[in-house]
Amino acid sequence: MFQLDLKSRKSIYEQIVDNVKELIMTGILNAEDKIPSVRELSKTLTVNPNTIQKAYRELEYQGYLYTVSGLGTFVASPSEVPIDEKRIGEVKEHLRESIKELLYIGCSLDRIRKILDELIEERSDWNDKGK
Amino acid sequence: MFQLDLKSRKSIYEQIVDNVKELIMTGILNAEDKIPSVRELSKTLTVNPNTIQKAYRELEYQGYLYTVSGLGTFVASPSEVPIDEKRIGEVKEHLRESIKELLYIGCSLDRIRKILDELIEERSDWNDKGK
Amino acid sequence: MFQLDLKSRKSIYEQIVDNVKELIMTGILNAEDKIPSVRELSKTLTVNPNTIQKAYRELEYQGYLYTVSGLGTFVASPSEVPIDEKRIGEVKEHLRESIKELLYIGCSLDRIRKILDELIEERSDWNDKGK
Amino acid sequence: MFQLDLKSRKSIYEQIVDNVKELIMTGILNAEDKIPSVRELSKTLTVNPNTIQKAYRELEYQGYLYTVSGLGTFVASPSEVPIDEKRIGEVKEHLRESIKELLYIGCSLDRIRKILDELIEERSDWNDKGK
DNA sequence: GTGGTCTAGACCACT
DNA sequence: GTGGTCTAGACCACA
Repeated sequence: MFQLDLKSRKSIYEQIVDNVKELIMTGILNAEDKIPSVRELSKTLTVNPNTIQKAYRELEYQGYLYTVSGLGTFVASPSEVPIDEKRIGEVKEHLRESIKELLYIGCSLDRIRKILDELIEERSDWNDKGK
Repeated sequence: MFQLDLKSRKSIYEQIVDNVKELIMTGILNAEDKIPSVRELSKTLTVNPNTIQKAYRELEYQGYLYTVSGLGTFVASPSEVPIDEKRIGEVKEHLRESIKELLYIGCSLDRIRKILDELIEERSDWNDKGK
Repeated sequence: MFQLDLKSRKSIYEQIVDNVKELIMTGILNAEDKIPSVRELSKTLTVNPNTIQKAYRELEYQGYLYTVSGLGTFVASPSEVPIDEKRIGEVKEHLRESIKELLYIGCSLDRIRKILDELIEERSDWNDKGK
Repeated sequence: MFQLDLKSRKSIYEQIVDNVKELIMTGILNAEDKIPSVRELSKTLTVNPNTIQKAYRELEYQGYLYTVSGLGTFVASPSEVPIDEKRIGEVKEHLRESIKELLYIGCSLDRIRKILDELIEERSDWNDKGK
């Protein structure tokens, strides 16, 4: 499914969250798919079940998964729920941090603008082609 | 000089590092400027001196500051901080991820554009005031 | 007969219990009506028979159903299920807590009134259709 | 601070969440107050620190607390953040459950309406008197 | 001292 | 089998 980087400063559960999110957003995992059970993934990644569960819980909170106790954990359908303004605020905060980071590194505001335009461009291309 | 946000998940020392970097990048602090002593800043921010010291050490290590024993801590010349293209690539990747996530949550591209413009605007306001 | 919501945190057997209770309370199922056999309901809901059986057992225990070996399971007479004033008090306390929480989150009393009206409306629609 | 009921079906961490929420909503704990550290509360309640942390985390997610790593956990100011629609949806679900419960018990819709009116009345009295 | 993460291993209810 | 909760005890970074 994916691999962990033990050297990373990211915590293990955070890596799992990001990886699963990635698999869902890229369409490798689809709505209603069953994902590996806590114990199963725990074995394949040789990570403690509690750590896996923590990651799954976080993903559930963020709306990517849902759980049926006794049956397993499944991929949720995207935004069947009204847009989550709180979550948007959180992601916006991430973006703000990254932009600050670019400034620290020494990027000019113009260069940052260019980078952001590029990224937006990427997605609109993607949308035009993909859908 | 700047303010800390205790509610942020960022650690205090990290916030100090980022804020000082920002003051330097935006030209509010210039090469050879003397910055407040550990004790002084510790008082104005009501933060443990050890925390300030840790931040200064980190800034020194990253090449933004230098210390002259008995005289104080000073801002280094910017030339000593070359632009790190690799790091830019990494941050760009973060930005890409966040944008992907906003799309997945259900934000339209237009709304994302608006959010990014807002964030850029924040920074240029800052710069205008600062200079 | 009714539908299950797998995404709910309620366990499946609990949902079945609640749904059957509801069908009885709203008069869709009447005293002495025969309800589907464990196997039958198991198929229509695509749920493990053990789960259905557990739900039926619980309903029997609470006095809503009774079983005649070899014939099937039937709805009990409502008189056998006296109103539990103590329980009403408990649920009222839950409602009070939830309302308090909505106020704390920042809902106006008017908005809360609207929400409650909506919920009541849901039930009376249900009853009108059912009877 | 409060006591746990080990006989309750509610899990320990859930009881802690509810109790702390109650202390905040009734104004016994006020914004910016420091609450007992994880280890401290762990000792006074003779409960594992992990369990306390889980409760605090949940409260943070719901917006009642915020955390400064290395300093402690504090009571957040109410709704300095835009109204959390997701959370409202969750509480609404609780209300829906309670209303269903009343139906199961045998309350008529009219009686339920009366109960809800009573509860709303309580709060508007409270608001008139209190503020 | 504070919170944050992780492990190992146990018990429970539900499917 | 599944997830959910809890304990005991360890290590880390930060203040």
